[in-house]
Amino acid sequence: MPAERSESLAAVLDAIRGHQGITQPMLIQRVGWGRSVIAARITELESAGLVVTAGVGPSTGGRAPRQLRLRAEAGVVVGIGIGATRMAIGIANLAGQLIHRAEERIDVADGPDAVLGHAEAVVDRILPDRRAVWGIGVGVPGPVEFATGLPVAPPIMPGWDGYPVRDRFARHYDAPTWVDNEVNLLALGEVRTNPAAAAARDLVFVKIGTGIGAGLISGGRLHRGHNGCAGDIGHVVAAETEGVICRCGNSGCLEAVAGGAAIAREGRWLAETGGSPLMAEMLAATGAIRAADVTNAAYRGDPGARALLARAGRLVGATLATLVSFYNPGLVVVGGEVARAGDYVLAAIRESVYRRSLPLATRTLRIEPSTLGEAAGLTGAVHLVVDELFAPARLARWLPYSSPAGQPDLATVEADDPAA
Amino acid sequence: MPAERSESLAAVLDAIRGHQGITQPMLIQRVGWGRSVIAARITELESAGLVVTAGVGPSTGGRAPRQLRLRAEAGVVVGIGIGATRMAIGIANLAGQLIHRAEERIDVADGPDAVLGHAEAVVDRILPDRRAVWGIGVGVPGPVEFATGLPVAPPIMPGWDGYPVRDRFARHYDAPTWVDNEVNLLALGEVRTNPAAAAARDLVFVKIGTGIGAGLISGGRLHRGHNGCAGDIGHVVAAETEGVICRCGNSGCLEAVAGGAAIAREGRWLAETGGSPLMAEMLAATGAIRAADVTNAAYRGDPGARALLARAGRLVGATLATLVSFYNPGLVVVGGEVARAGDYVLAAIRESVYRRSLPLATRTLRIEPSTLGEAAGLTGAVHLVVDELFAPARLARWLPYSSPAGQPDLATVEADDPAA
DNA sequence: GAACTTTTGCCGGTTACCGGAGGAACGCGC
DNA sequence: GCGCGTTCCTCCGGTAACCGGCAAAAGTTC
Repeated sequence: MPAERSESLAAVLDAIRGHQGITQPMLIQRVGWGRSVIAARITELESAGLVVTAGVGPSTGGRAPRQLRLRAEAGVVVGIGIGATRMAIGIANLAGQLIHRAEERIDVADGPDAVLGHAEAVVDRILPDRRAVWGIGVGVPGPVEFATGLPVAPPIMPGWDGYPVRDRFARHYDAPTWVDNEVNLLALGEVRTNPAAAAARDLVFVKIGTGIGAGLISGGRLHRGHNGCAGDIGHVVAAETEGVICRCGNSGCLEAVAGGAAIAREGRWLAETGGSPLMAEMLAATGAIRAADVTNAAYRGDPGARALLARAGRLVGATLATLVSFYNPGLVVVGGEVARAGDYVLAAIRESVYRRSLPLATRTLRIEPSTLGEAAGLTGAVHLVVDELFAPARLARWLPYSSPAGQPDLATVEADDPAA
Repeated sequence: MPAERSESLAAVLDAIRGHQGITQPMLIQRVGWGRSVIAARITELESAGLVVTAGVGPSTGGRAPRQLRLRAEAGVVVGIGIGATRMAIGIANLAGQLIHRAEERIDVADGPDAVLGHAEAVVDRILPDRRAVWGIGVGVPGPVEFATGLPVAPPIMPGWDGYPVRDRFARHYDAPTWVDNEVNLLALGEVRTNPAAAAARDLVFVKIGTGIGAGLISGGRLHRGHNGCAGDIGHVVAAETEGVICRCGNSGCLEAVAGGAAIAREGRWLAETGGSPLMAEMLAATGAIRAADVTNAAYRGDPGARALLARAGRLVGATLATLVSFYNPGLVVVGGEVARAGDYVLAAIRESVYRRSLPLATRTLRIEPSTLGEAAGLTGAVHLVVDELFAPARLARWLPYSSPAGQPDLATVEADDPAA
C-alpha cells in the first residue's frame, strides 16, 4: 500500500467532498498534483462507486469540464445521540446528510445494555440490512476516552463507566464505530456544516441545555484534552452563586445557576410566587415548568422570564469571558435548547463577554447561535464517521493497490479492524 | 523540489535531532523508510554539514553501527527575550543549547527602535560576523500575530503596536526571524527540554511574574488563538477581589491581586504595618519591597510573607481550576519569578485546583514547577527557531535537488525569503 | 460550419523508493 | 593472530508513481 497513493487519493476525495461539482482542472489546481495523477485517482474513485459525474460545468470558452460529486448514496452511516431522557437515531448518506431520523424516550440510568439494545433495535427496523452500514458514530453526554471508545466516569450515566460502547456496535454491525462526547460532536457538526465556523480555525461551542458544556476546536481540530473531558465547564465555580447546591454535590456550579434545570426551577418559583402570571398559567395547565416554558414565556413578553434568562446568560457569559481570554477563539457558537429558544440568553452572553474579556480577544470575536437545528448532535456524529471513513489510512484499505475495475467489497473491508 | 524527498529528509533529521547517537539501522526502523533512502538522506545531511558521525555504537555481535549526531556547531541561532525592564540575548547552537548569554537593562517604553537597536548592538558584539546567524527568535511580553511577526496592541509596550519586528531582524541579519509571545516560548521551551512535558500532549504553562500569563499546547502544538493572544489570563476576573484597580484600568483582574506587583505591594504594606519584621528590615535597607523580597522572607520563615504567597497561589489556582476543567491538560507547568521562588505558591495552586476542578480532569493531572532556569525564555526562542529551520519546507530549500557534494551556501539561502 | 479553446486519455521520460547481493567491519572463540 | 559468523553499509537493478507533451474529442464563438 504505497503511502503516496492513498495520500493523493484522500486529497482528491476530500476536495470533491468539500466542493460538490468541482471539475478536474480545479482539482489539479487545488490538490497540486499533476493531471495524470488526478485523472487516475478520479478513475479509481469512480470505479469504486464513490464519485460520479454530475453534469458539465460552465465553459470558459472551450469544452466545458465535467463536474464531479461524491456519490453520497453509495453507503449509509448511522449516528446515535444519547441523552439523559431521549435518544436520537439517524441514518445519513456519505455526505453526512440525514435521510432518516428517529427519536426515542429512554432513561440513561437503565444502563448501557438496555439503551444500546434499544438503539440497535431502532436501527435494525429502519435499516433491515445491517451489512449496509459503513460506520457508526455515537455521542454520549459525558467524557469518553476517544481512542478506545470507553466512557470514563460519566457523572450522569450510572453504569456506563468503562462500558465498551464502540466494540459493541463494531461487532454488531461489523462496521467501524467512533464514540465521542456529545458536545464535541456539536462543535464538529457546526464546523462541518457552517462555513463561517470552518473559517474560524479556533472555536468554542457552548451548549446550554439541562447541563452546560463546551466543545473546543484548535486549529481546525477537536481538542479533546488529556482525559477526553475538555470543555466540561458545567461545574466550574460561577459568579454570584452563594449556596446553590448542584446535582454534582458541590455548590456554586455554573450549571446549578444557569443550566436548564436551574431555569426551570426558578421559573417555577416565579410562577408560584406571582412573579409571572403567564408561567403560573402554564404551571396550572401542565403541573410543571420546564426550561422550554420559560423561554416560551419570554417570547410572549413575560418580563420575569426574560430577566431570568438574561441572568442565566450573564452568568454563562461571565465564565465564558474568562475562557475567551484564555483560548482566544475566533468564534463562539452557542447552542442547546436554552440558547435555541431566543435572543435573550445570547444577548446577555454577548454583553458579558464583550465587557469582561481582553479587548484584543474580542476585537474580531463573533458570538453566534448555532446554525444546526434539532438534529445537531446527529449531524456531528455522522460527520465524525465520514471524516474518519475517508481519512487516508482507512481509504487505502478500501481501494487496495491495483484494485479490479469492479466494485471493491465495501461491506466487508471494515471487518479486519473494527475501529482503529 | 520533490515533496517526498524533503519529507524523508526532515524525518531523518528530526530523528537524529531527537536521539543523539542514533544509528542507521535504528533510523530505518524508526523513520520507516528503506535502507537506501535513509542512507542517501544521511549522505545528503553529511555533505551539507548538518550531521556527522560520532563514534561507533555497541556491537550486537557483528559490525558495530556508526552513531550519528546533529552537528550542532554548524551554525548559530539568536534568541532575544524582551521584558519590561530587561532584555535577555542568547546565542545557541543548532541543538538549541545556549552558548552565550547576555542580559541588558532596558525600558520597553523607549520604543522598538531603541530597544531592538540595542539588541542588534549586543548581538553584533558577541557575534562579529552577522552572516553566521541562521535564524532569530524573539519573545515579546504581549500578543503577536505570529504569521506576520507584528505585535498587536500590546498593553505594556507603548509604541510597539504593529512595529515590524520580524522584518527588521530578517533584513538586518539576512536570516529568517520568528516573533512570538514570551509565554508561548516558555511553553515551547518546556516541551522541548522536559520529556514529561513532551509526553503530555496537552499542556498549560502558567507564568507568574510581574504579570500573569499562560501558554497553551494542544496536541503537541502551540495554540496561539485567533488573534495570537491565547493564554492572556492576567486580566480575567479573579475571586475575592473587590475594589483592586489593575494597571489595565479595570478592577478585579487576577494580575492585580496575585501578580508580582501585587505581591510586592502587599509585602510593603505588611512591612509598614508591622505584619512582618523581616520585610520591614528589607524595606529599611533598600527603600522598597520587591516580589523577590517577599519570597525571600517566606523562605526565611516569615509567616506574613508565606500567607501572602499562599493567598496569591490560591487566587491563581481558583482561576486555573476553571481553565483545567475547560482545557483538560495533562500537565500544568508553573513558571516565572514568583513561582520559581519556592513551594508556597505552588502548594496553594495545587490545593485550589485539585479541590475545585472536575475530578476527571485532575485524575491524572500533574502540576509541576518549570524545569527551565533563568534562561527559560531564551530556550523557547531558540527552539522555535531550530524547529522552524528544520521544518520540511525550509529544509528543501537548503538542500536543493542534486546539490553538489560540497557545502551548500547556507549563509545566503535565507535571503530569498526572510521569514515565511 | 470553421476556427479556436479546453478537456481528457495516452505515453514516454524521469524520479524515487525498495530490497537483494556482496564487500567491509567487527566480535568471538580457538 | 586467524578464521568464522554476524551485522553494517554500499551498489545496483527492478518497480511504482508522477510529470507533462501530444493529439483526439468535445464544446464554444463567430
